[in-house]
Amino acid sequence: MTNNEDRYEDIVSTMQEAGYRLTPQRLALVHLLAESDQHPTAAQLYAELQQQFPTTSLATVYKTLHVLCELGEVQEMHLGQDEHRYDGSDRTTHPHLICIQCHEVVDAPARLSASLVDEVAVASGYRILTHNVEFFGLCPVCQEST
Amino acid sequence: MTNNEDRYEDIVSTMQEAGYRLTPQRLALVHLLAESDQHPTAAQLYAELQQQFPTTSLATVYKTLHVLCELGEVQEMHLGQDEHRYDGSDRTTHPHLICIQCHEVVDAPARLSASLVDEVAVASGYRILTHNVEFFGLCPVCQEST
DNA sequence: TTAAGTGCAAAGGTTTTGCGAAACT
DNA sequence: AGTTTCGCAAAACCTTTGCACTTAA
Repeated sequence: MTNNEDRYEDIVSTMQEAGYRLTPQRLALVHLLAESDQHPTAAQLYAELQQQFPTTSLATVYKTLHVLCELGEVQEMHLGQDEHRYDGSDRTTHPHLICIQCHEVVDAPARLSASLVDEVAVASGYRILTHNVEFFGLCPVCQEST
Repeated sequence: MTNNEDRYEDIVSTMQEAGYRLTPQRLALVHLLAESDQHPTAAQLYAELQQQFPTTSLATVYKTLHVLCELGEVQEMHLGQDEHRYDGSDRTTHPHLICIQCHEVVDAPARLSASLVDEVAVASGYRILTHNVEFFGLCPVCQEST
């Protein structure tokens, strides 16, 4: 498991190699994504960025996020209408746990077995490139407060 | 596996028992959902409904879909920004296969093992209520045309 | 009869686009 | 120096809401 510093460097390298400019705004955004395991929304990232760059805009945040998604460095998660979150903590496909009460999102300690993916591919005729697993439930904190 | 006619009756019964009125618009929408395994969008459902009810509105479609989701008879899928689809073909949780080129969505011939779900629950402390599995790739048709 | 549902139109909220100004390489 | 990128504002888009009319039970 790579640490956050390495993750930051990885993403920056990828951007550079792909010919994208390393502007301060982008570097700050990448830092936020690599550092946090909070799976933030675009609005949350924007709010944090504003502390360093008071004049930055949501448009810039979205543009950079799209670049990172294209490069495969960030996953865009669609948890519902107006609940899009971005996961830059780990390049590899990994399941998420989502609390239906507080909307916390954390990485799940599991992987889908390769054999299951193969089975589905063979049975369906699809060429499977990636997958997405989400577990919905109550986080430990919200279970208490029920 | 229940057939489409049974599925239609099931959903209608659930609505009735829950005290919802069985209007012609609702029955027609339920019919579309039960009959098709196409995982349609709200707009697609609206377009089909208009053939029978030229004055119907998207608002009515959304309202009915929300009722059905609350009752657990329909699953709302969030595949991306402005790519929400509705699955009324099967009450039980089941994975989906999504073609990244033509955006076709079909049910995947597999289930997540209960033991995997249990493992995640124990390891995380979450009380898991449901889950969502999506495989992304190329459908047989789109593989040909590449 | 009457409370729930329909449908129109307008509002709401997130994401995208256009374009002149700024800045990275 | 030349493009990419920024950031503002406006547009676009889907979804939701308000409200008077209609209708299922």
